[in-house]
Amino acid sequence: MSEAISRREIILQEAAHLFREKGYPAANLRELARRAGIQGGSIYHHFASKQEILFQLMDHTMNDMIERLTVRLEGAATPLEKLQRLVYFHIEYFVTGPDQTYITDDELRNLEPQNYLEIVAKRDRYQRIVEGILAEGKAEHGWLLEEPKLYTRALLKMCAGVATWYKLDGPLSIAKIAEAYTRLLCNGLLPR
Amino acid sequence: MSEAISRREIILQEAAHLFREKGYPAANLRELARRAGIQGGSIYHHFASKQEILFQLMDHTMNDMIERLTVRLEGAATPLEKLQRLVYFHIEYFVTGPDQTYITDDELRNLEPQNYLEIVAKRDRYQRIVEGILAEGKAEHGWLLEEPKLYTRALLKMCAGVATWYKLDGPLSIAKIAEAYTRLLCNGLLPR
DNA sequence: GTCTATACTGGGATAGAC
DNA sequence: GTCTATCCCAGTATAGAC
Repeated sequence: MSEAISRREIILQEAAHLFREKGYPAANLRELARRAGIQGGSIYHHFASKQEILFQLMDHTMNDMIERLTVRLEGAATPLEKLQRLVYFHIEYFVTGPDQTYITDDELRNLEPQNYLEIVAKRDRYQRIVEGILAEGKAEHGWLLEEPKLYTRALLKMCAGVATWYKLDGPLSIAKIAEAYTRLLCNGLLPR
Repeated sequence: MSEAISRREIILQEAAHLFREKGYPAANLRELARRAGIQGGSIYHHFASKQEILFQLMDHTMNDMIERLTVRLEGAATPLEKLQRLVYFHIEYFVTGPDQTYITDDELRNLEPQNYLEIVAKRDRYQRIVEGILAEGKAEHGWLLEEPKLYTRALLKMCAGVATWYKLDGPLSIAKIAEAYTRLLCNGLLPR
């Protein structure tokens, strides 16, 4: 009963896939309609414009990311444990994001001014959660960092970047990658 | 005398800037022509297509990157010194690439199949230089990594990512960022 | 809520004069 | 080597029937 998926959701789902494949500007609505099983014009019954689809997708995704990360971090006792969970979550989310989610830093420029501001505000909220973890590690356990912001960006970029090269049929599981990346972030390359 | 810049080079320069601003699919040739100081049709005297401009730009950039990195690494005595120079170079190149250079991983998908193969081959050559440094560090000084490839990607993503948020009028110099990132890569977050 | 048909525009590319 | 004029298609969006 609760499994009913509205056409609107189908469109969003397919849009997420299509935009990921081609990028927003290169994706076209006729193709999207085809994948959603309707005709081109019908899309406009559900959305006012292509831009609105992009915005809805990104907005949904940012809300989803913030919520899921928050849940994931619950019950983590130490900053280290939070860091481990964060790295795993962020890689996983970008590699195998749930349907109907879509976000790439690169598409931010394709948002119209008003939409841009909204999405960036939410992205900043997400980043502040990460900064908080690093700041906590510094305060409580003397983690080696001057500016949480700087390492936050490094961390998120390297994790999100996995999505650009990860192959689902490759030899590496997401867990393995997350483990290796966490080790790098914690201990660095040089032996102690 | 040797300072004569051909129209062709002007177009490439402006294309590099324009593509960086808008992305390849969203950039249009009339705007490019305007910036280069000519009319739309005139571009086709110098290039066969928009695609050729993208390819020339990326090809030039990959050659340039490989050459410059190689020069930069010359005379570095240890893997650690090479790593330091690499991190600095890679950040610097992506933030303030010389005119007439342009590369983003994200635009690779906009290359036609034949062009794609050529550029990816050169990108792989670049990556193999980096892998070599990490492998050397492991062999000679016991650096902590299983797969050089995995950390190579992490390293390059986090360095290239700086370009997406760096502000030229901000408080951080590229040197400062490179230093901080190198520290993170070498020692990690946890105190010894 | 979906269809078909079509209006409208932007933009890559070409032709031919100068 | 650059200009002007134009072709042509792709793609967003709209109108109106069912």
